[in-house]
Amino acid sequence: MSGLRARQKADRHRRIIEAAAALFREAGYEGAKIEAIAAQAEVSIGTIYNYYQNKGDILGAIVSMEVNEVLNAGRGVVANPPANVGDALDTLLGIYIEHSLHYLSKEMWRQAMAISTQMPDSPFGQAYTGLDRSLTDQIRALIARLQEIDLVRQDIDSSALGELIFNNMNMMFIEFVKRDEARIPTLRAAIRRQNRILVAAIGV
Amino acid sequence: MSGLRARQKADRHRRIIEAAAALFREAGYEGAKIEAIAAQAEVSIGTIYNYYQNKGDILGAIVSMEVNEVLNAGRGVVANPPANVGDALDTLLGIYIEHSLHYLSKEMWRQAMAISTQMPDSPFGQAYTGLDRSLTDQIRALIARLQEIDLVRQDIDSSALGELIFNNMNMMFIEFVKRDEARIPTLRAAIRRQNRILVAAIGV
DNA sequence: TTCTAAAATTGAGTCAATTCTGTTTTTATG
DNA sequence: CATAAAAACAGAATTGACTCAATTTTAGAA
Repeated sequence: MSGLRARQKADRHRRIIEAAAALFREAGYEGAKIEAIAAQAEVSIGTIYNYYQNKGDILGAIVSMEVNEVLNAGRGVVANPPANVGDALDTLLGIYIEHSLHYLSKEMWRQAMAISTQMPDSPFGQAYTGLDRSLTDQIRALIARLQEIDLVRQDIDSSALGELIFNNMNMMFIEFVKRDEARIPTLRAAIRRQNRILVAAIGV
Repeated sequence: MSGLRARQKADRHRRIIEAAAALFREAGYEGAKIEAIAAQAEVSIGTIYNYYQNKGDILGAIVSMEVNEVLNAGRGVVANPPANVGDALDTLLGIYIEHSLHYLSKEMWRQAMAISTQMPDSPFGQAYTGLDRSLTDQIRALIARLQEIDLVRQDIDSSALGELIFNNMNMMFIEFVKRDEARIPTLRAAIRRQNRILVAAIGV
């Protein structure tokens, strides 16, 4: 039986995350004061810091949920990719990008990215690096899969290529969240244009 | 004649930057308190905020100097590139990377990058985006130059390719500054490995 | 049921960036 | 040279993230 203490703990975790997510959306990351999050979650300031090391870690928990959903959605594409290289890449990266603003606003992404480079050794910093790595690995897996079914040349270094594709997408995504007026279709088109060079180079 | 006011202004600018650069190096960005920078520069706290909107902008001024030096050094390579594509790229990107830790520590880079994504519309945020763009344009110029001398196929989209190469290098550089133990030669080798795929694809 | 150690909560206090409001210095004008 | 407007300066006050010592709650042994 899950003791009272464990249940209360889980409940408080949930309340803090929900309060923070709501306030981050409403007021932005900086605008959401810890005091307000505490009040809305009906805990004290001290308790929040008992659960999360700092404000960034709260945002980190939300980012992790979002990225894990995306990774999950990506698995289907890797298992069963479209029958040409360009479409396969576009489909997988498309899933990443289309999902990206589901729970997180651009401002929240900006903060999350900033924190992850600012404090790479904090719990969230490490988690974020891990998420990037998982996405890279998924792209690598797609390339390897395409090699298996002979859509990509066998002599291609799939590991290096996967990282190259991820890095380019990620950098484009960073620029995308930095500009509020940037739009998803434009971003996808730009990434496709760059990947076209690769697609031409690696097809059998 | 440059009035007294203008001269004092330039002098104070210089003193603030010098004090900040020294303290950032000694104590790190967070460790360098504004109060200490003000004391060392022999101005008041208020004056610092009269010259720079926030602490990040002071760091920004230092980063700009560094990147501008790098851009300058890069011009020579674009004007007179090595006679094969792989070496040409390696030489230009090598200059960027080897220069990168001249004035700035990894910790300063982390802070600078973080601020530029966190506040893309602040003076420094915009300047940083501009610097990234200048570097991208320089890589594009190199590709175009290589096309002129027939080392790169004419049908390659040099603009998209230049951006792709920059994005990949930049992302690798971000990961590099996030890990204190990462070394420059390893970074350069990883980038070369990725670019090899491209080099094979675009050569005549 | 009662008691005690461990775990968790609380919120007033600390610290440092940034803002704000008078004061001083510089410049331009008669 | 006197003076008023403009610009720059100073540092006390504000603000908000985070800490820590005191208090409360829970688990489980007697």
